[in-house]
Amino acid sequence: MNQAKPVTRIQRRNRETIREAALDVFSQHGFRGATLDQIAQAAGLSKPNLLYYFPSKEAIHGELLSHLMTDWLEPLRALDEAGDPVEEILAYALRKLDMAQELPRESRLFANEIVQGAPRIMDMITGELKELVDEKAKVIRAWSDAGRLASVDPHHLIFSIWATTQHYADFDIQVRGILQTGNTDHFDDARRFLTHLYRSALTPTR
Amino acid sequence: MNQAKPVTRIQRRNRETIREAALDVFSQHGFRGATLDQIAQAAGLSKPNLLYYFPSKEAIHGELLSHLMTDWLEPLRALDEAGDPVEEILAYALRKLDMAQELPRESRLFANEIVQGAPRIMDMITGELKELVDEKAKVIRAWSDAGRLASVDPHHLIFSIWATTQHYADFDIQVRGILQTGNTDHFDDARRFLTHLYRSALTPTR
DNA sequence: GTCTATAATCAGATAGAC
DNA sequence: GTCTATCTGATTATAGAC
Repeated sequence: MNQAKPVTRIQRRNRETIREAALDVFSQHGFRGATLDQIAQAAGLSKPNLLYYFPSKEAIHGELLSHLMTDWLEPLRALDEAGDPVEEILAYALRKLDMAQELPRESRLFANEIVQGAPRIMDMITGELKELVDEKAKVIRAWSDAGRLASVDPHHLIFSIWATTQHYADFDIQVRGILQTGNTDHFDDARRFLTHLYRSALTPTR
Repeated sequence: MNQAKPVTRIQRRNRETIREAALDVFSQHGFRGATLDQIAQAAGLSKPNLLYYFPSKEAIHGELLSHLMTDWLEPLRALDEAGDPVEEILAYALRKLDMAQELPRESRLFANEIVQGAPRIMDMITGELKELVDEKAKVIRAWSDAGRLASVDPHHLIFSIWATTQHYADFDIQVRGILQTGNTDHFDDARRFLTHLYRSALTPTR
């Protein structure tokens, strides 16, 4: 069995090294803009060796995308019908902001894919993602109907949370260029701003 | 003089045809993903003829980007210190949303560039754009200090307006995939949502 | 001004030695 | 498992006829 599938430590480590390098390169240049030469160099391997571990450029990219999805949807999945409406949505937004700060490459990998028409993940969007969003939209609408949340369009609320949080990863270079902050201080300001924005808009008025 | 620079009607028309075609292709595939073949076909010209009007692929792309900037900053320039604070910012956000609806290709061209690290427009961001944003941020801060606007971080307010509006152009494929609306009905819902969001967050409480 | 043909380069993938 | 060398196709750009 070990002979048939000799998944050694070295193999695991090399595949992981390649994934790391590929995430760097794909997230910065997009699928078409990335080259195997760049990925090989970032991984410290030769180009043919890359293709010993993965059958093709597309295979590396595809693996990154599918691995991404699980983590990516987790915060929305965590939105709890039993919790306090305003606090649940606020926690969701701040969790997404944390992810933009901690996993900016993953966000950009996704953004590159969507901006260019989602050629490789359209199924996931109209399937798994839509299903989850529609389910949570119902929860939000029920909260509004019960007067526990201001009346807002649930889908557009979710879109706005995605937009405002992922912006700090996807448009990071622009944010830094304008704020001129070398490090990541501005995430604290972003947290404060988004907290105010969504608390104001979501707290029921009566 | 006409001999030296014979900018005929045909020349103008062809250059414009090429810009149109290039905007289609670049905005959908990014700089690296776009090919001259695609642009030539979209323009109904041969590839060498394309390069008769523009010296290189990069020249076409560069012209699109620089043309874009003027229009792109106009709405923020229009933010009027003399107007009503909440209404001015609301009008700005809705104007940006209109642009996302009417000029989605321009938005995606810009998004592609920024997500990939703004290799060709970093100067503009740290220069012209930062200058304008800082200027308007001062106006917004003054409004807050005068108690005519809720106290918010002006820069992050502007970022959030960019994010929430451009999202409908840049992530259009995802928005449609989730809402399953064939046409553009959802922009009316977006307008209502953003109006509520920013009116709630910006109206001073006392 | 526009085209066909082609040069020059780059990038994904494979062959085969070690 | 890893490498050097190489194949193949795609892509930017140019040459030169018309």
